[in-house]
Amino acid sequence: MKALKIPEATITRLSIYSRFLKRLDKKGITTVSSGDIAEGVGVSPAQVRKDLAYFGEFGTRGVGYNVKDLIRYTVKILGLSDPWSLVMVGAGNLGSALVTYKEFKDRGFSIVGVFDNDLTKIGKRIADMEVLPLEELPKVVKESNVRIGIIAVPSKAAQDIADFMVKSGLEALLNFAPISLNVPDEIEVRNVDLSVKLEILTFNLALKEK
Amino acid sequence: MKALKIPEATITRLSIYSRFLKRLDKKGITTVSSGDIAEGVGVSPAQVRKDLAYFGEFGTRGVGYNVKDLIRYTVKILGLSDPWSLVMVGAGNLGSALVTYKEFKDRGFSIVGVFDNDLTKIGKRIADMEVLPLEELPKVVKESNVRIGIIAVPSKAAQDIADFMVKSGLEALLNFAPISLNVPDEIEVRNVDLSVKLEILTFNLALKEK
DNA sequence: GAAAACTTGTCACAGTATTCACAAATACTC
DNA sequence: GAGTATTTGTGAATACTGTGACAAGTTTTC
Repeated sequence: MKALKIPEATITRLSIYSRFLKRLDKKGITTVSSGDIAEGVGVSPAQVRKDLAYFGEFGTRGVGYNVKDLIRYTVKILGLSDPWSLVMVGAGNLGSALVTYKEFKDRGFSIVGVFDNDLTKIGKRIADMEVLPLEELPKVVKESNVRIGIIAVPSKAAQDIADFMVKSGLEALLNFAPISLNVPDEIEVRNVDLSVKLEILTFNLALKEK
Repeated sequence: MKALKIPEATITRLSIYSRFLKRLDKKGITTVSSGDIAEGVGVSPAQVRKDLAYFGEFGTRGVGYNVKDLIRYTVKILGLSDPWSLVMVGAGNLGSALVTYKEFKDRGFSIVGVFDNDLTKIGKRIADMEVLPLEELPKVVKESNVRIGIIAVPSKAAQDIADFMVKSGLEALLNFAPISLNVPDEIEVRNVDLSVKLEILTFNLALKEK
């Protein structure tokens, strides 16, 4: 793996390629070209090749890529060769839905604890797990070697929760609250903003009116 | 509004600025500088000014921006001055969570129908609404003048559902299924991929190991 | 009311990301 | 086995995005 700085857009696409390839594999397809991938995920063939080229030469000229091999490579690159344990903070509708979200499981993510500080939610059962009080978080993080936490709490609580999660030993946060979190530099944070894409649609529809 | 091509990243940030400003307004703050916004959402001040500059001159030199005015402008730009009616297809965990997602409501989105073709889900109640069979979709789209639909069904079903939604008269789709949809050019589609950001985190954590 | 302190809007520049185009390698055809 | 058709990997060209720097305008200070 080269020391080059990899564009985040490349990682994003790699994740998408990887899952597309798994679907091809499930269909029994063994070989694929950059053009096939490109068409399947909606980018250009050159883009696919360039993205892969950051990490090595995985194809054969005149032939294409071996699907199973390329899955292995993309999974390895994305750090998904071994399964990850996650914790979920927030046992509301969104948190609950994410805990049972099958795609996470398919990609090797396993949620090992659900936490909330709302007394009405603590003790509730979600997918075979009991919702625990937030105070239990540090213990679970330590015991299960959890490095990544998901935040699915209301915006107002998100910053405090994030602070506590960092203090609990988590190294990376996936934040579903629509606010920008303040965390130490060494903590990785990515936001999933459920409204943004919707507002891109309304922007475009409004533009069409003209 | 100029005829210039606006980067989608600008629209994305505009949506984020707009919601950040609403929080400032709620706190009673009346004036804000590009630097304040920048700090609040995690971008550079020049970026904020440039993004706004695509659409006009909203600030006062030496002073900054009036919060209420800027909210109005951003909301207008994003096409959110009037409320939007949406339909949700997919009444599983994710679909149900999104139907009750408060942030959508806050931004003027109102879900007027939830549909599914799974008999075990039809008839179920979600947020005061009865889950309807998919066949009812065209009627609701027409009667409520719905232009945007949300897809929260399993990947396997997503393409067929999307086809049906287009045929039902919808003009824009927000797709939560992790696959790339094939739709006519005139239909706007945006994907919300819940796994991608998680895999960016694992990529970065895996990189740190080195 | 002149000077100092801010802050926007914008143009030029720097930096990134994407596309193009083609040599290199492989497979298929007859 | 020579010729044709594929398809990758990649350097160069292009397009796009973000940053820096500063003039222009506003407010505050003394």
